[in-house]
Amino acid sequence: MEKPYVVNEGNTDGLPFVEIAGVGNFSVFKTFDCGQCFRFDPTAPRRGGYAVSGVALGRTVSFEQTADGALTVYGADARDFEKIWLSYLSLDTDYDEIDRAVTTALDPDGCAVMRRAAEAGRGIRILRQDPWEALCSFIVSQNNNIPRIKKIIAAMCGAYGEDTEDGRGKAFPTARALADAGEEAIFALRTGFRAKYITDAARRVADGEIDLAAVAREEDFSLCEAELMKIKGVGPKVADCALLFGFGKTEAYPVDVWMKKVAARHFASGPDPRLFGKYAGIAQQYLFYMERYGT
DNA sequence: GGCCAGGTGCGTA
DNA sequence: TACGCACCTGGC
Repeated sequence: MEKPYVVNEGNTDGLPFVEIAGVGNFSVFKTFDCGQCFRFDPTAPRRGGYAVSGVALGRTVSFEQTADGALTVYGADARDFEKIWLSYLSLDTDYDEIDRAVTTALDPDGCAVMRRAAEAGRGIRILRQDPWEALCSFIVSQNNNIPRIKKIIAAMCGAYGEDTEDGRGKAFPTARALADAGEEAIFALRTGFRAKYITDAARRVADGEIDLAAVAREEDFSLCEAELMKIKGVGPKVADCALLFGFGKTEAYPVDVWMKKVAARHFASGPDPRLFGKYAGIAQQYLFYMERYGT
């Protein structure tokens, strides 16, 4: 795999940017469209192509990609890219190798369904999001649709998030901030019946009753799940999404209605996620993307 | 106006 | 253990 590297950095209207070369098997569109994060929206690209802007890891940032695949990150210099965004975007991981593993995991000769899924989802990278943000966001996601999930999270950030460093946006609120706000205030953000779940999670995390950093370090995946599922409103789906998108646990395999459709339509039984091993979550994203967004 | 949305907790067999 | 159902809300 060719490692992404900075070819140019500069400044436009006081906004720093970096241009990156060597980014293959990466799609900004698919990565931010596949439902793994809720704080980015499409914006007008500065140089054509496709762009998203949002807040992650407490910073405002835009990712822009032209048709030839070239990536520009706005709101970052070369150092920020190497220290923060390279890892956040999982560009330090060899997805060509993962794709090969995923397409042959179920059948050494290659599984037709997995080949199709890997093709449909090609370019998706599992983001390395903040653990608390991922956990809280997927609690909000239950029995909910993406536009409203985004709306609720934006309201939470607006009300309880700190300003980002450049003052252009709001960071995701800390667990402490949400715990202190209290259930009534969280309910007032139109979170509905999830208000008590969010509050329960915030309180346990803020009090250190649940140590998210320890969960991230824990090697035994079922222990990670069990720990998160101590929180009211966190079942297997929410726990697996949080672990996959916020804790770097790529063996997590969240099963939702779409994955049930995939299983029913394309597999006589299973697929057994254990066969994908450490890459189950990436296989899941490919299958999900194929079923949810077609092709 | 009823149904649904990337689930979960709880009550009932 | 294994179902079935309610659940806040906004959009169609």
